[in-house]
Amino acid sequence: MANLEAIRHSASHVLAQAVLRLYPTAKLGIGPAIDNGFYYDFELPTPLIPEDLIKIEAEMKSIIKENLPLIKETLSKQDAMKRLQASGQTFKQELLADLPDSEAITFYSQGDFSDLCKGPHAAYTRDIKAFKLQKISGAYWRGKESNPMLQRIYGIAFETKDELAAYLTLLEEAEKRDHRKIGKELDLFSLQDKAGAGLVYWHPKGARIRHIIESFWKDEHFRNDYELVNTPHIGQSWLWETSGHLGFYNENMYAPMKIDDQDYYAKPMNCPFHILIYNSSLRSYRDLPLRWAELGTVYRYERSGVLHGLLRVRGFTQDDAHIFCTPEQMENEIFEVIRFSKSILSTLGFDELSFYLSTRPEDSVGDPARWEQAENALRKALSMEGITDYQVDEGGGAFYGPKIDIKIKDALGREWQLSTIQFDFNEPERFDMTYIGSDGNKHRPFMIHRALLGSIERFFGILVEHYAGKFPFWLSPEQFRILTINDSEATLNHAKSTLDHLKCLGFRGTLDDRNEKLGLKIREAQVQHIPFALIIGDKEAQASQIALRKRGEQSTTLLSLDEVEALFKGLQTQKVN
RNA sequence: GCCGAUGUAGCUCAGAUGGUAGAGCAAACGAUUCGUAAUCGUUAGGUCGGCGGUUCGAUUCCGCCCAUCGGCUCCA
Repeated sequence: MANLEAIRHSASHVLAQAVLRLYPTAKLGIGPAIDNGFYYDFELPTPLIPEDLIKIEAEMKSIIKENLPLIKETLSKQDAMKRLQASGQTFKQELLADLPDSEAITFYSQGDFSDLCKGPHAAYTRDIKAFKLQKISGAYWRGKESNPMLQRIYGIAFETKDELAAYLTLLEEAEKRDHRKIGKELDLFSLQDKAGAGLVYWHPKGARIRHIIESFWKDEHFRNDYELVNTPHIGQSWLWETSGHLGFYNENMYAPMKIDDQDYYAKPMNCPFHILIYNSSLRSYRDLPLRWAELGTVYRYERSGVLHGLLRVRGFTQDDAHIFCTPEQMENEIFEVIRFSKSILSTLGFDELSFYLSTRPEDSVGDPARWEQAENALRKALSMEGITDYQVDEGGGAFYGPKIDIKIKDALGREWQLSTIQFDFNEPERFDMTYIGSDGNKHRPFMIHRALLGSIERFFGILVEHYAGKFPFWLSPEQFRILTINDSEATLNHAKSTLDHLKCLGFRGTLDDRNEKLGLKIREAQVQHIPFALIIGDKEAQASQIALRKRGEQSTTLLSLDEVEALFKGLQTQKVN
């Protein structure tokens, strides 16, 4: 694999060489290997257009054909600087200036191209056997908005042509599953461009799925000893001053609205409201832990350029909960959240999870001893759950507390972060939260924020892509559709009574008794990914049977209504496909 | 917000170097009664994203705005 990384890195050098050949005045930024490929940043006299990639790619191919050796040179910092000054590579000079004086500086060159780089690289350009330039984008020099924007060219590279082809197939598959596309095709949701960017409209079928997920979510919370709370969408400014959001989260909050001469803010988070409920009465250690969950809709300002379908929006519903507990309880609380999260995610179709622990950053608030206690609780809970292969991001926690994030892998092997379990040492202080301990004194409770799905909108987008719109039976907005073959009285009667029966049992379905050919009706049911087509004609009516055709299958099975009912009930309770 | 691209019928898309636009699917209506992924016909449907400018005339050229797409940055 290190080899592959070297190949990708070398591909980026070849890209830079090709660009310099075509645009001799180009200035080079950075050009690393990344997942699946590489990129290189350039400052160019003109903007690149997609057709330019074809030319650049052709130039790269000829460089590869020349089979130039990639040669490593070691220079002193002074000599390196001289070389970069000679070539006029100002960005590279900046990079070099930041390197320690004592360090030996390495350059890699192939042919007439030479680049400041720590390597390693492939031996010859011919080692780059399978690559493709993908796209052009803007990228700030060193990722800073105050810096000039460079033009970034992305490419993908693999060891073999087959692997490259497989990756391209994966990209195609991802495109087919794009939740924005499927959302339109299945009429699940929309974003109304004239009514505001990043605001989601759930259509009946999408809203139905959402309802199923939310009902399941609520039931499971009650079963797991949570209580539900509901809180307002707006709150007065003192709340956000007290919580600190107006200080550190201001950029993400919308301007206030005036009500009776008071400033009210749309909530970007639910926590201050839950804290108000906590503070509404005196709490004893006997009351703890308190676990309060809410599907709370929040509004956050996101810059226009980052909005993306359901995955990045401006108004969304968090499946939020806050746990208030004593120091003795927190370990078990964390453990329970992890267990609960695993169970919810698994039922919703995600079994491959990975765990990430983030610890105290340099700038943090709260008692260091509490941080340590909390971090230990997180580690212990993970090991109690038998999770040993989690990754640790030292210093990667929020300023107010350490956390565990859980990522899932979808059907295409892509990772998404869903659950997050986060300590908060900031807000309990700021709101002066207390409970009376067994010693009769006031103590500060531990506060844990947690979301299992993250946001309902984002989760739904991921779910659509995971299932490619073919939702399992229990989640399908339309679980079955009865298709009539003709409009004889016997057929229609049998179809209608079947529909009534199944609907009475709580199953979701419709009757397609249009005067259309069966082939068309089947096609439409398939295109809509309806789990079962129940086909009824005179033969079925006479025998009191139903020809059941499962989604994606060509064959049908003749069943009695009782048998269909049993099948459906089984799928519904087991929550499987 | 920034870089680049895009915005034509409900959907997917075509089109004119400035003279107000089409196709397929969907829709409505009619015919067809047809057993496992698309029956046929007719009709209707568009201030060509919005506003302003240039022009005799703008969907086409220019400017601004909005939205979308790919990234940067950021995050649920």
